[in-house]
Amino acid sequence: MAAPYPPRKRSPRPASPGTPAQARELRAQGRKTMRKLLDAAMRVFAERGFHAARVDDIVRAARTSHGTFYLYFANKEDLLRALAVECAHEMDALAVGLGAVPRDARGAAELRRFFDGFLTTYGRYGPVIRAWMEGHVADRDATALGVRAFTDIASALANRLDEAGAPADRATISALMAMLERSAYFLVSRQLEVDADELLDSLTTLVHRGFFGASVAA
Amino acid sequence: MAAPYPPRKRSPRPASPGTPAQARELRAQGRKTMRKLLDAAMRVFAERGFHAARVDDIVRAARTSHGTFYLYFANKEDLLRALAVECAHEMDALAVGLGAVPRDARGAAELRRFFDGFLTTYGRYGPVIRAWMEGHVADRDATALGVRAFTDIASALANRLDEAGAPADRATISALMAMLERSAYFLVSRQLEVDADELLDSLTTLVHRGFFGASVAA
Amino acid sequence: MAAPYPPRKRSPRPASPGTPAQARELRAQGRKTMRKLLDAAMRVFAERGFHAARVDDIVRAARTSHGTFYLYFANKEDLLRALAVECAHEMDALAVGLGAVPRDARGAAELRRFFDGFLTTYGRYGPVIRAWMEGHVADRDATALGVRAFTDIASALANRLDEAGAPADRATISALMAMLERSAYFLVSRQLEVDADELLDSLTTLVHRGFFGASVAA
Amino acid sequence: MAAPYPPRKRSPRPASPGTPAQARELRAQGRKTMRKLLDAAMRVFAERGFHAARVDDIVRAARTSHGTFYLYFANKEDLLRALAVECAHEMDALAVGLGAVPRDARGAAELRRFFDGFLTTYGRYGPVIRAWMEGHVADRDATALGVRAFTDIASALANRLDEAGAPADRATISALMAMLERSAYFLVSRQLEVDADELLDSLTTLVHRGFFGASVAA
DNA sequence: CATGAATGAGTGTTCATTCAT
DNA sequence: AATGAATGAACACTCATTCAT
Repeated sequence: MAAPYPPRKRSPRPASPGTPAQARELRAQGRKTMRKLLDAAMRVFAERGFHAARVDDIVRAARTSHGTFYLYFANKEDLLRALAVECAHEMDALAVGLGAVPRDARGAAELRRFFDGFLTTYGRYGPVIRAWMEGHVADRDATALGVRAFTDIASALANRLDEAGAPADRATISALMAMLERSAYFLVSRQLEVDADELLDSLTTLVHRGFFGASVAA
Repeated sequence: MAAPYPPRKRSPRPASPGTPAQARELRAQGRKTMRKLLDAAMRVFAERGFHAARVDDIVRAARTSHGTFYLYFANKEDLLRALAVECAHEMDALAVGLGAVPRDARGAAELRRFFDGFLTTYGRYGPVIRAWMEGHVADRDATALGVRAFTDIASALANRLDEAGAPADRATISALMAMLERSAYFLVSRQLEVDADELLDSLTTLVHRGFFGASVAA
Repeated sequence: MAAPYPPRKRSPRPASPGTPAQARELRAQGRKTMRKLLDAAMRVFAERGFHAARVDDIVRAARTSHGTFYLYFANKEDLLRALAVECAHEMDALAVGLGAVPRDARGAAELRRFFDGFLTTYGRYGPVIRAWMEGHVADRDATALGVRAFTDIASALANRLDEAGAPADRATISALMAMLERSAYFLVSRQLEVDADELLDSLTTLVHRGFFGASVAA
Repeated sequence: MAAPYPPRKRSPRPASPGTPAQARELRAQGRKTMRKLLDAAMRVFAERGFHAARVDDIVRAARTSHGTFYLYFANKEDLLRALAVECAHEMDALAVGLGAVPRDARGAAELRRFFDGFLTTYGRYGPVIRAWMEGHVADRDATALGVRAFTDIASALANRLDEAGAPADRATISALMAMLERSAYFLVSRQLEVDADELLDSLTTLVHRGFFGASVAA
């Protein structure tokens, strides 16, 4: 089969004829349709990934039409951006909710709770997160949003590390986020056959001990 | 696809031009051209990622023609498989080269050396590794190869952990590999602006302490 | 295909645009476009033959776009199948309409009428008939349809032969069909510069006498 | 797939740089190689048909190389022409060998012998005959050769018909040739599962009686 | 608001033909 | 004479996006 790929860059159409996106005020039905599309998109992205997902897949999953899609989103990236916003909100909430992480059992519990939340959110928004992390998304704004979502979490962790007297330099935080994100991915992608609870336990222990410096006893 | 000429549907072609790459015996010139294509592909994949990379990009980077590409590879995925084989070899070598990791400074040194090697290899083959890790590669063989490459490293680390009396359960190894892979990615993607040396130091310390249980003093 | 976009390899698409033609419910406009394509295809096939015909030729003849073609047909062969179905229907009708062929003048008249119908239908669907007869069509279904269309005619003739007490063995029927089909082809291809009426007369006489055993006087 | 088809017409290359064809004087080895190619081509044409046959198939079947092919033939059509010449010779011989066809048993025997020869030759050169009969061969010369081969046979039959006092008008001859050619095709293509001997018998009887006017008793 | 149909640029792939060795 | 390698024009096919109803 030869078929064209996600084109490098479509010939730039006049832009904005419909100016569909989120700007417009939406009534009840409109909101509902938009929601349907967003949810469908998440499901499709989860299954095929952002790049491989076709507008047609999303539209079909949402049981609506192509025309309707472009009534709500300027294009596929616009939809990604919308999802990125939602994701950033959830990450924010997560970041805000991270309490102090003392070196004792309560610290471990707090970490575990936090990681649990992260894994859950990742389960929903993973494809979105990965889409911008791959850096091949053209839209600057979407990328920025993604980075901020990530950064929020990182900052929160950095603060708690700092507070606990543990090193919180850029490289350390980076390694921590790396472990977190990719572990979550391994989990949802089922590639390495890890159990969620075991992973949660391991992450908690490893981070508590390795990053926050909790003693082995804890 | 879609491919132009009427696909041969009846009798399956015996093989030869068309049944491209690795099977055929290649002479000096052929080997050279194939190498040119593989190298060009790595550069292009690094820049655009596997999915976004067009055969045309590769061909242009290799300063050769479209037709020549298909003289050596059945398609883009076939080329990916070839690169995956190379990558698996390097990973193997890396895995084999990992010595004991005692809890003292020599252990840290060994880890650092190993991570350094990993980062270097990742710098070359990262796009290949990510391609199969995204799981959107159709070819079972290519995926299997990728997984094996990864597993080799993981096993080597697991053995050393076990040997050092540290926990080496599936979840732990998974988390370690997660940190390793994604840190390497952050580094090469330059998204988080981390310095290679700092990252290397952090990884070494974190793993030595957090996974191998080295005391803070070490 | 060669088809541009990365072929969907994983989950088989549910169907809809992409799973084109006949399945989907079509509205008035859709039916019209499909008809336009079918008609255009017949013209193009007639001019260049099935193999040499390019989708582009068909699309241009139908004054529509490449994309539209694939909205209605999976590929060129799928379109051929659609035409084969139509052709089979006409052949069926023809076969059903063949009355008794007595050895007198009325028998000759009936044969002539029948051959006239066959030549007309062949004029329309000849390229389709030849496409499957050449046996180089991959699609089993299309071939089957073609064979059935042919067989229908052959059976009808066999029945009338039998009824008239003339031999109706496989080889005889085969020779009769051979003469019929190829004569029709010679006529439409204008290669041998035969006149339609003369041919019709000759066929009638030859078959009536040679196959049905009518005496020379008749 | 998408792959290009037998291109409508390649960009006309300067023409004749090699002037490969038959003109050149060939030594023993040269003749042998050329023969190998011609034979291989016939096999490949028989299997895939002329259009679908690729130069690569022929070259592989002949156990030689692309370069060699173009040392002996200007292109694929040039080779077809060479085969057409051979075919025309055989047809000529056949035509010349057709003796009188009286209305008695000796006439039937002569016809049978002749048809047998035709079927044999058709078995060898059928693909060539069909290639030019389809009329989609660009080369005028090749087509002319084919037509002549056919015409030779037709004339011989016409003469014998005339001699026997049977009608030998253009349309009748056309119908006769139609039956002959297509019956031969049905036989070699194995599409209608006819037995060679039965077919030969039927053809003989039908032609003797239907065209030459032999009485049923004969 | 919603929809089905139309569009065409963009891409993978094939294969006839040429060329350097 | 022979060969393996290279080339690139030609074509099938996909899918993001627009539009008429």
